[in-house]
Amino acid sequence: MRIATWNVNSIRARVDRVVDWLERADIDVLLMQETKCRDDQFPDLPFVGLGYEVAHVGHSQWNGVAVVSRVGLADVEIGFPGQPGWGDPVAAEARAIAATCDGVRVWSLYVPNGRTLDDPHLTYKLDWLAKLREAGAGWLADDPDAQVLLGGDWNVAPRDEDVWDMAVFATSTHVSPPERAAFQAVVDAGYADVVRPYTEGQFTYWDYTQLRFPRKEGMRIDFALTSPALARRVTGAEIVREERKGKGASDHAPVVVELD
DNA sequence: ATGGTGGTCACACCA
Repeated sequence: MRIATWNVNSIRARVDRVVDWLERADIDVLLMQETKCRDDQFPDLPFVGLGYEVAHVGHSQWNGVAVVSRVGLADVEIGFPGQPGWGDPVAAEARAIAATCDGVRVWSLYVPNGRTLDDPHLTYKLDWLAKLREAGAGWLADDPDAQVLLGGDWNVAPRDEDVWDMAVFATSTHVSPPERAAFQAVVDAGYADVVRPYTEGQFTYWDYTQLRFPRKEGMRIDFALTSPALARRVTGAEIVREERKGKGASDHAPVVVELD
């Protein structure tokens, strides 16, 4: 089974590219982030036409996450238990959706960006990750053999080598100690980054500005973390840099996990 | 040397 996660940065602007890649790359389950549309605007038909079932949550032009699967899609869950909200009035944003696909509990996650180090949005981000860790620890406490995949755009670069130049990020989000600690806490709860061992030195995201992609100035911020039982099934992984190329590309590349 | 969205046709917001 092949599971992928991809921040598509608007599914309506990108649907042709996404379904074309799904078919070429032989993907069974795709987790998408930043669909940037409401549920009634999501383009189901191209996916259904290829034999995929679709689960999506989107409340506005912001955020939006989806799971599409051709190996079953059951027990869809919008948001994780304890997921913090944002806004006035405070409400859960469309940043987490889960489904069970061929026995694997997959979560498509879009972690808040944080914006700047002194912004309330950073506090929201840290709280969001802390609550995700708490929920994730709970799933493993309930069932140590659970097959869980936490995939998505984490908006954290856990290591210095996950950005092209640490000096540029001296006062930025994504690399700060609290953000890295919040990410590591999820790992310590039992969720391993199964992609990094197969993709050393690679990035998953390149800003549209400043010719970042041709200059190879990217970041590794998209991750698939798996529970211990699922980690034992992983036979490979890749970051598909090709999909960042050309006109009409998302600023993120897809990340693929291969399971036996 | 950015791109997507919405509301309006010039800009604000988010990334």
